[in-house]
Parts: sequence; C-alpha cells; structure tokens
Amino acid sequence: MEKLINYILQYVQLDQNQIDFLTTNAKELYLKKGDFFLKEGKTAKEVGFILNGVVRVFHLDKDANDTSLAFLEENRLVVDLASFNTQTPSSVYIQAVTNCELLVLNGELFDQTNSLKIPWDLFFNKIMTESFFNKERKGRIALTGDATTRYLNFLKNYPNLANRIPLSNLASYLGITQSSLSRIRKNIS
Amino acid sequence: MEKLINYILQYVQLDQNQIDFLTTNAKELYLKKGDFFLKEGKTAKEVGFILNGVVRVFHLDKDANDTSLAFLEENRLVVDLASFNTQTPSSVYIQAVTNCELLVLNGELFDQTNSLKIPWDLFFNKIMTESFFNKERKGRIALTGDATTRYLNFLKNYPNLANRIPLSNLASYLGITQSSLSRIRKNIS
DNA sequence: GGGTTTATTTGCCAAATGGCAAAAGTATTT
DNA sequence: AAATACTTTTGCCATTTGGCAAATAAACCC
Repeated sequence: MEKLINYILQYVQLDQNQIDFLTTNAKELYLKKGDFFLKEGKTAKEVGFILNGVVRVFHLDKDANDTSLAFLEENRLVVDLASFNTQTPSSVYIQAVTNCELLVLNGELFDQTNSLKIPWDLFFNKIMTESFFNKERKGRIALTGDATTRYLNFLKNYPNLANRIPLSNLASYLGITQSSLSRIRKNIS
Repeated sequence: MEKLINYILQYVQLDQNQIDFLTTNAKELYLKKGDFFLKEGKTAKEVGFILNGVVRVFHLDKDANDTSLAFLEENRLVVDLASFNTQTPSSVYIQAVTNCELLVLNGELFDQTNSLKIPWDLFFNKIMTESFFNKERKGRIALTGDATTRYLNFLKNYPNLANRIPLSNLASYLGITQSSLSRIRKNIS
C-alpha cells in the first residue's frame, strides 16, 4: 500500500486523512498469467496499480492481428485513461503477462463526492501530461531505424522488461515477426 | 481572427471582453516555405495558429537523420507543448512546408496575470487530453502492417495533406525512404 | 518423471525495402 | 525563355524482413 501512496504523492499532496481513506478503499487483486484486466468493448471502471508482475496493453485489428501497445511493470498504473475518463468502451485489451498482484481503486472513489477528498483531477492531469510529453519526445522514435535499432532501443529504455515478456509480444511491439526478432537476438549475441 | 476564436471556443467559453482581449493581442506572422517557427534547443515562447499553409514538426538525430513527427494544416495550433509548458528547450524543429499565414499569441498572454482573464490552463489541458487520446488510439497503429498499409492509412486519415508536403517528408514520417514511397505510389495507381 | 502444451529457434525461399546514382519532371529565378 | 535548383521517378543490386513449417527448447500439468 505504501508503494501506491508514494506513487500518488509524486503527483499530488495528501494528508493523513486522505491516505487513510485510500488505504481503506484499495483492494488487492491477483491476476494469473493470461487473465484480463480489461477487454475491448468494456468500459474501464477501475484503476490498478502494479505491486508485482507485468501487464500488456494490446490491440486486435479486424484480422485478429495482435499489436502490443505498451508493457507495464511494478509501480505503474494500469488503466485505459481514454476509456476511464470518458466512460466509453475501451479499444484495447489489458492482460497479465505474468502472475500479477495489483491494488485496485474502484471508479466510485473518483466520483464527484470523493474528488472533494482527493484531488483526482490534478492527479490525472499530471499523469496525462507526463505521459503525453514522453510520447511526444520518444513516441515516434519507434519508427526510426531498422528492426535491430528498435530492439536495442527497447533494451536501453526498458532493460528489465525484455526477459519478462514473450518474444511474440515484444515482436508485435517492435513491428516485426517473432522469427525476425529471434534472428536479431542471435546476431547481437 | 474569427477562426482562432472559434477554435478556442471548442474548448473553453469566452465572453466578448475576452474575445476582444485576444483579438487585440494576436499578431499575424507570415512564414515563407522553409522558415522556422521553432528550432531545437530554443524554448517555445509563443503559440501559433495556422490560417493558411502547412507546417512540419521534425527531429534530427545525431547523424542528421530527419524524422517527421507531425504535419499541421489550417485551423490547428502550432506549438511544442512540452517546451512551452515547462519552458525548457525544445527537442524538435517546426518549419513551414509551404508559405504560411499564422496568428501568434505571445507567451506573455499566458502568464499568471492573463490567466485570470483567459482560462488557459483548462484550454491546454483539454488540448493535451484530446491529443493524448488520439495518440493512445491511433498512435501505435503506425507500426502496423507494411509500408503500403501505412501509406494508405495516412491517406485515409489526412486526405488533403499528401499532395501538400514533399515526398521526402512523408517518407520519413512513414519510416521508409523516398524511393520506396515513390514506388508504392506507382504500384497503387 | 513423463507427457503435453507453449515458446523459441532455424532453414528455406519469396517479397519488401534500402542505397546509390542517374534520368526525368517541376518549380523558381533572372 | 533559359538557366538553375529542387523534387520525384527509375534501374540495379544488396540487405532486410516475412511466411511457412519443422526442429528444438522450455514451461506446465497430472
């Protein structure tokens, strides 16, 4: 629980009452490898925080091609902000890549009444701003260079992640096939 | 001027006083093809609005490889939000692709005193939120499929833009060489 | 542990893309 | 209109990546 509080404190201030309030209302959630936190078409009703494990955000197109959009590990929020904020159906899947231990804050904690207690608007604004700037700066770098460059780039940005997620998922994130990624790995070593 | 006001009104409400205030303080700026609105290393001091023309946002890596990050046309804001909001040096170039006619709002209009007059915080939050969600939804689609798919996708999303920007710029946006893009065009027709 | 499933590597060849340079086409200037 | 500069197309060939299927390795289940 402390981890989640510290995470939130990076963005907004909380007094002891507010911390107690969150501690009382957060629930633990265990996801087994393969379990879904959110499915396309469903509206995001809650916000998760990863205590342990890795989750993947991905998209399926009409031909069932699987594109990985993001990987999230410990001390990160898990939520489709677009769906959660606008309460519209999500266009992505969020799935546990490994067994996961999450803390979950129910959507009701974010409603008008509770926003008086916790400055959620400010919190999400900061999260979104930070995330927006990251994308601005690094986002399009994904298309730069050949597959090997993109892979090395990924290793540099997320050094611990590559050996926690299946090759196929990483390949779809990098925009190549898993065979190609396998060969790239081989060439590098 | 009316165009800019209407654009802002999409996001926040303004009364006649506020509209007059903006009208008085906005300045016209003409950029010739090739002129820069912002250069890497400079801090964004103003916000532009395109009345006419196309601008390109791009990045140069250490080997001077040019990667197009975005193209903007009429009725869009021109600003490196990351640099402008945090008043830190920009990591991108913003350059006129065609002759451009802009309205420019100086940074001073956004300072504390003037924020009392105009709800800039809310305005930028909405812009950023909208932009963030667009990236979430469509951003990574860029890496989906082969170069032809990405080109067709671009044509669908920005039907008028393709014939207003040089082939080389579009190619760098799509992550391919201009020769390849030229061949792709040929094959399609 | 043995069997089953899933993930990864590899071989083979086809297809896509890059690199380079020259040619053809357009736009711009004088 | 001619000269110049810039953009786009094309040819040639090397390299990268994809597609498919089989082999190997690793993880999972009973």
